[in-house]
Amino acid sequence: MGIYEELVARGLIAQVTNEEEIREMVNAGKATFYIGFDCTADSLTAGHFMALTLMKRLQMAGNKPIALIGGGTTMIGDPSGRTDMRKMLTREDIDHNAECFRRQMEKFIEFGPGKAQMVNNADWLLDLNYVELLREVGACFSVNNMLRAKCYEQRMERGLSFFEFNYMIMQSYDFYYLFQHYDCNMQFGGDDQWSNMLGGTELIRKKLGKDAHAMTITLLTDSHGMKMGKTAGNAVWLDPNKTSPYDFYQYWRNVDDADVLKCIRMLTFLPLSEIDQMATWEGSQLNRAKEILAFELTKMVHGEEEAKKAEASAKALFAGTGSSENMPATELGEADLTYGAIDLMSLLVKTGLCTTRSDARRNIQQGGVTVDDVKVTDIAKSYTAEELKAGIVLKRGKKNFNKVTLK
RNA sequence: GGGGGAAUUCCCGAGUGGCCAAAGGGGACAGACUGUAAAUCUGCUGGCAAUGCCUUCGGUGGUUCGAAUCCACCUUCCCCCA
Repeated sequence: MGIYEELVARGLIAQVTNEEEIREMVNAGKATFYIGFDCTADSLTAGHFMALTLMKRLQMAGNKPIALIGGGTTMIGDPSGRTDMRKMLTREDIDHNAECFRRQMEKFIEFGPGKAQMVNNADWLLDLNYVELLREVGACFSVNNMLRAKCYEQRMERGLSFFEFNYMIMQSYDFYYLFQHYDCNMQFGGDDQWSNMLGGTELIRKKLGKDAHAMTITLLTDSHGMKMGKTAGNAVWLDPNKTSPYDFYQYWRNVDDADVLKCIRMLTFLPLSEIDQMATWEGSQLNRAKEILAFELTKMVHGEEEAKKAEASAKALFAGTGSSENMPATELGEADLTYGAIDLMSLLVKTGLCTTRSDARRNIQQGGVTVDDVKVTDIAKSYTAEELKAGIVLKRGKKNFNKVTLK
């Protein structure tokens, strides 16, 4: 089985420009491909993670990846699939984010001579001359066609500024540029990027009379059709300071039954034969599959040690086996106490288990708070220094824990 | 350039002088049921030193005993005409 067949079997491929040619090229390790990452935040997300694994898979098959950091395109912002305009970022923010991206990617993909390359489109996009650009590539774009592009569909109703409309041209120009200067013959991207990517292959054909390829990755959606990698509208970050390894682990541990196998197939590097075996599991057996998924992904992103810790904490908390030493903890000082004690609501807020005292009150009143495995419904309950010295385990709801100790 | 409309809490969206911390829905959170799942049902959803007080209906001023609601100006967005 070639790498292409494997990608198909894993359900990773959504659309391709020319299946025959791409299969041959990729299987032979002859592709030099790029994936663009716009640096709109200071950390990569679980969504980017899939693109990174894809890069790695193709790299392992002998193909050459180029990670394109969108220092230039981020100045504009991709309107694809969005209902409103992105916030405009400053040059400084973008540079900072690009640097964060670079560091995270390096942990994951091997860069260096003969290996993967990293480029930043700020290097060529920011110095473009408007009139020259219009003459050079603007003439190759049909506004009629662009308006028909799927990626602008949602914006045709709400309004699309000319500024954002140009994003497609910038992305196309990237491909055109990389094709010429880096021998890049293929572009990868999320399926929502398809029209932008075709813009690139079209441009290359028109300007250079050559064929370039494009291939999109299936968007990872859950069984309700929602994009995965988000909790309550917040991204699941790869930066451990923004999403702790434990939370990262929990995110995958808690996916829907219906989504586990899909996630394992698409995101992990486990052999397909092993995955097919898991596909026969049913009901509560799937919990095992979820553990595997969570462990594998945490291992890839945060390392084996962190993954083991996250797994051990989860087991300690949910199955009652193992120790509690790796659970999220908070250490209080004397200054946190008043008259040698602290009330439960304050503890919940200080540990971050609740956002405000009102929130803490609601949780206590609704029976969602447990201290050392005993449900507490008295909102006035407080704890003395003596009790805290030994350490107490706070729990909000079923899945949120924190161990409190006093220094 | 001319004319018309809109901005409400996490999101959608009602509210057009006091009964408004603001209907309804979604989402989130908690409880029951479970398998750390889904579905379902229940509760809950601005904050606080809490039968009260404070902040919030795009922004700034104003009218009024009292403003999300009325007036003026500003900002942003949408629609129609050019």
